[in-house]
Amino acid sequence: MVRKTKAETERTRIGIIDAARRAFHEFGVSRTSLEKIARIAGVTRGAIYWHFKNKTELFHAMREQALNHTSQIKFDMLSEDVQNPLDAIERFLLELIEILKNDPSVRQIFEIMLWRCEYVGEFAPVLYEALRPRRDILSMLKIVYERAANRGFLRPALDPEVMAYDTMFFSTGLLNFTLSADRLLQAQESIRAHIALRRGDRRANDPSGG
Amino acid sequence: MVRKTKAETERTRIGIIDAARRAFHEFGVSRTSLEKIARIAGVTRGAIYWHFKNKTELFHAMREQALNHTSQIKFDMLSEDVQNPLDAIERFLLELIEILKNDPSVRQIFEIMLWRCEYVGEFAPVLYEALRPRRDILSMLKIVYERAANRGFLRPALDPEVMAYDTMFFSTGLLNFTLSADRLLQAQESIRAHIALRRGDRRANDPSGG
DNA sequence: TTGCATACATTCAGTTTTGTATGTATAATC
DNA sequence: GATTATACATACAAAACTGAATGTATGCAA
Repeated sequence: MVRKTKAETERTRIGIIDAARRAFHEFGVSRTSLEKIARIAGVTRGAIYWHFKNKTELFHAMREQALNHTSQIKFDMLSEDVQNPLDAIERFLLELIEILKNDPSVRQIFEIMLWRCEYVGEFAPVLYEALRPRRDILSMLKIVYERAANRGFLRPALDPEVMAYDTMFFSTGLLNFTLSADRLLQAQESIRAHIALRRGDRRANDPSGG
Repeated sequence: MVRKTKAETERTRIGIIDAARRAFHEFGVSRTSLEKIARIAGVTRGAIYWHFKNKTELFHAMREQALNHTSQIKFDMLSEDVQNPLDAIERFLLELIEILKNDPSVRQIFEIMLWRCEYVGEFAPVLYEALRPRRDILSMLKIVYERAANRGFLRPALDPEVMAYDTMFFSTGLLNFTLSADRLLQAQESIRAHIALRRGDRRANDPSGG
């Protein structure tokens, strides 16, 4: 049974990526042999080497899945469909947590990237890539906080850039905590409080902007 | 040249731990063979197996070094030698950054724990241990913020427990950022702004409490 | 100063993993 | 309907790593 149709071939590829994710999550990236991934996927190493050059490329293919899922909500932060830019930030953070809650595979990939991968050797460049979302979020936060300040939604005497850093640190820590402790309610309460801390007088007690 | 004096033996042990730290940092924990550590330390694997049962125990020995350095400043946060508890929190965070700046070996160990170790198999319990400082910091922050609220240093309408979580998330993200981007000045400015955000009227513009 | 435990070095056997090379049935192409 | 490229499975060789077993010179205690 070889030489599948294109649809079957694609299913094999997806199956390998899926098996890799589960294996990486259970055994860690470096301790996961291609043989183990193959067994989980129900194929042999030959199939893996056909679809991917080596374990590193397979890892990258797996990572792209999570990126596709999360890149969209980042850019939603810049949209103008809420009056108060602070609400956009709040919504972004809440959606991030929501994704972790609803999509176990994305969550697994996040956990692999955080605690089951060693960023050395050929994986060293991956760390820079893994930190890219953080850089993106920071620059977007700067824009949105600036906008909030200009419109009087940000509490006076607060510097937009400094607030951007503070919220970026907050989101990193929140992500870590949520993944390790699985306290979704705590996360949501923390997000609302974090944003409320910097709301200006203009509509400090009127969160009906969303 | 075998059967050293006790002093020489101890130096050998320290040398092995030192070599392990450098090797773990450069090659990652799982890719570092005991043979490689031995070569860096200028001994053979025999010496390592004499002092440590296996790589895992050697890893734990290395980790204890960093713990000894950082555990003290945590408890300083509870001391009463500053009037304003918020200043104690600020000082704690600043000291944490200071340690990273001044002690390269501690910094290396932090980087190993964050990005060069896979917490699976016999290393899975290490993750729980690695998260212990975070739990400790959270419970201390709760106490100190509560104290600040009682004494009127915390901005009214801010819940001490929620603030504890916010600052814990902040410190996690700050640590990540400082280790990856090496922006010490940015870190210090962020810390001061983070604390200033929650100072009450009582001495909002009087940071001379330290 | 004899004897023993120490602090390693050296050697060995066994397993695991990787990349590649080769075999092969079949879908696609003409 | 013959040919060809595809999509794997199978087999092989080489390297790396580990744990344990053994060898050994010497500091130290009696």
